[in-house]
Amino acid sequence: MITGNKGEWSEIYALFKLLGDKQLFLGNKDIEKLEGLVYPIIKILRSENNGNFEYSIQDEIILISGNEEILKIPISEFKDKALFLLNAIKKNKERTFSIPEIEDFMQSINCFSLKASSSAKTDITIVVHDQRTNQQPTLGFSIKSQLGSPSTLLNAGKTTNFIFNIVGINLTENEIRDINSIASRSKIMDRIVQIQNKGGQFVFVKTERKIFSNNLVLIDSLLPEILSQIVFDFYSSEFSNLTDLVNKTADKNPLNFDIENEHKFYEYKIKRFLTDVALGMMPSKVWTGKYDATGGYLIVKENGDVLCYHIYNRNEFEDYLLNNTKLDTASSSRHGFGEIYEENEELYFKLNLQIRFTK
DNA sequence: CAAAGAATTTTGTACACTCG
DNA sequence: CGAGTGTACAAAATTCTTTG
Repeated sequence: MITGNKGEWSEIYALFKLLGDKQLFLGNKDIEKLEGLVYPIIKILRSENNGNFEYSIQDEIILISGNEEILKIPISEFKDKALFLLNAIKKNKERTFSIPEIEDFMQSINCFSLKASSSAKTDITIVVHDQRTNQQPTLGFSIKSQLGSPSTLLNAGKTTNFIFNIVGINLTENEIRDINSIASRSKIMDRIVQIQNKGGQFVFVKTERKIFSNNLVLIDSLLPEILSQIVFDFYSSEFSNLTDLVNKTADKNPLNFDIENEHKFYEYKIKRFLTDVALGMMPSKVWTGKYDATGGYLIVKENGDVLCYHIYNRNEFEDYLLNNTKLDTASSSRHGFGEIYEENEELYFKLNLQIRFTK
């Protein structure tokens, strides 16, 4: 019995759907088809735990090779199964579930597991034909499904805490305890307001972990500062979308860039950051700047369309990332942030960065 | 003492509950 | 309903333990 969650089933769905469509559509910043630009698919590569398999498209037939024999399956079969699978995924309510009706077909085309083997980072690799350049690039993708709940782009952890120094006031033990025990709906926000009301100001010191901050500096030497501004704004304003937060920060221009000629410093740097996160940067691992084999995302939309974003089309990819992400508040108890604490006679406060896709 | 395997901890993801 | 929050489950990483 093969079981998986919506995201995992979506990977198989994407494979079927793409083979059925025979072409790959590009997405724009609003997750709609970018008209007038499609890539005909030449073949799709998928690694299973018992080897790699190739699905190449020849007219109305899919040729499956990998082990000794070569299988031929009509395209229409993939179309049918894709449709069935989409409905099955959509109507399911369980956390993990199986779809027995589709298992025989999966076996017959050499799909034995849902997740492509864990050693391979790419979920799926596609060779397309690019009419503009007359080349046949091989593109790796990881698959993001909108059939389940929105996933995170950057996960929270102790690693993604930003440490602020509270200056301008000295709070008594009692005051600290009172503020830390604020337990309202938006407790982090309310604690910040309280501190500010008493005259405290927040000055960014550093990120909690050195590796994260060095990774950021590698991308852009001012990123820790810029992100600290954005994180602080998130916790002290009603904005959460990255676009809004970046615009707000750009207006305030806390780093005093020369904005006379309207250079979009903040937007550019944040896009860089998002791209690196999307393509392999992890807060807890030393980042070399080398993108992993997945050069982009395939998005499985609610209506079943599959759109692609790839570093190969950098501008669309960046716009998509900036326009479809927001900050959100992770569990403060789990990651240890949002409380005033004292160290060397000084007061500090941690805020956490987590980035999630909007839906 | 190194390699392999087992156990434990950490990190990543999905989702359900709650409250305005 | 949607944002905020905690938590369940899963995978990965790390540490500990055993064995040849």
